[in-house]
Amino acid sequence: MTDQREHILGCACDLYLEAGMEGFSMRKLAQQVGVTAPALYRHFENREDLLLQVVGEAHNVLGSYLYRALSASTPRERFSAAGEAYMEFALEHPRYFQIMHAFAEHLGLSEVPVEVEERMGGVKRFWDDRVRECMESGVLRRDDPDRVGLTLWAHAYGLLSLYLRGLLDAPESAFRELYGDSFARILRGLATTEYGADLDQHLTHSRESGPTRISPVDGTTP
Amino acid sequence: MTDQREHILGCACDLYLEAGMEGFSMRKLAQQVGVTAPALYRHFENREDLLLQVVGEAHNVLGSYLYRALSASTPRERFSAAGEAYMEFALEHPRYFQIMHAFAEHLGLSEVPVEVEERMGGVKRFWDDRVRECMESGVLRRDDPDRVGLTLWAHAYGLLSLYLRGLLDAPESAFRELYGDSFARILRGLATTEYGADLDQHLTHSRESGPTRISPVDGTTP
DNA sequence: CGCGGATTGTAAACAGCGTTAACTGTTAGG
DNA sequence: CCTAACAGTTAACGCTGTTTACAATCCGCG
Repeated sequence: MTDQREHILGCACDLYLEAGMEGFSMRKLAQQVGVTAPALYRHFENREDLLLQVVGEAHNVLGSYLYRALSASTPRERFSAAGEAYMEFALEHPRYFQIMHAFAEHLGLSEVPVEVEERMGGVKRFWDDRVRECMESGVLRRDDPDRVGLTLWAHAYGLLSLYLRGLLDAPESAFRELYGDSFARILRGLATTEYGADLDQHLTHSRESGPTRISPVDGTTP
Repeated sequence: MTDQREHILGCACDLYLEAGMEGFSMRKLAQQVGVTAPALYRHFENREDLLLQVVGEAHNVLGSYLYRALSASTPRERFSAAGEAYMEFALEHPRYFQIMHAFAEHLGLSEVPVEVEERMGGVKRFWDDRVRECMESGVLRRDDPDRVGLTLWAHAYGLLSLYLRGLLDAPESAFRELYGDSFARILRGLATTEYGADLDQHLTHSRESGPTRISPVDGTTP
């Protein structure tokens, strides 16, 4: 039934992973599958639809990486493991990382389809959960987990993106260290203590007008 | 002489800005210029070369935004202004932001050309300068400006990227606030004071010893 | 002035692309 | 047994980047 469909999808992933977006064409894919190009349209609406399924597969692989992080025993370790899992995924499957974060038009779409948006929402929620439990266990300051999660996600994504693009002329081992360091710096804070106090005021002030929780000074220790 | 060349380049920027990468073709560009497609090859080696020049123009525009930040009078204000300028550029010229941060293969290249890498290096150096003077004037903790600059750049780039991709379902005004907030959070630090102290040790330690992990020490405070 | 050479355009063509239309063979069901 | 669905084919359309061969214009030099 959908056996051939899955076979095609598998070949599509392979072809994309080895040839990239540039070398991906319906004709080449068909050849790899062992049919002619128009046959693909019996199983997929068009190229865009097909690539979207590949994005879905990329999300599945990322999911398997993140899921492993849950086996750590403390919130703090799960938090670390999640950060490392995200990095590991990006370094081991750069093409998947790339395609799932690609701008919509890269895939020939005008808008990000709901399916992808929802999957991304899942990644975000995973982060938020790690953040939340770290706040509850006194590792992270009490704050809006959603916003803090976003800050962390953006940082991780940005760093990995810059590295994969070859803009950081560091070997992988050096980057791995740099990634951890950068995370630690963010957690600890970059400002001096005096300036940090200023920022504290700013952040708590802006929180009062918004729909989010108020962060106390320090009520973390159990 | 190179008059026509510049005219073509101008049209190329216009065409890209209104049609995007998807709607950009040599034939359309030629039509807009008022010649036939092969004529373009008298002035540019190929499509890739031409798009690279567009990337160059994008860098020029970003440069003009960043440069304005230098007119602020204190390091701290210049730092803020730089962060805002980067955001302003991304929000006002999302296509330029996109193309200058695009993965190489997006443009049909196998590697990031030196020219682009150097331009990116310029952006990075601008950031580093802002960071350095903030360290010297006691706004930021004394640390490796290069690394701190990277952390901040990655965060800003990541956040803007996620927003422009439509993954943050916030209107622009909300995003602007979110962007500033996220910056403030990073500067102040996300960890509790106790955990922050741990990270302090980790960071100063790692400066002397080898590769590290995200979470340095066990012994979680429940 | 006239003549070569460089410069800048043209039309025609090639290979490849996504996609569609029309057609063929195979298979399952009433 | 005939029909309908299914899964493949070939041929074609209009698009793409790019190359080739050819024509026109302009500029400096003898």
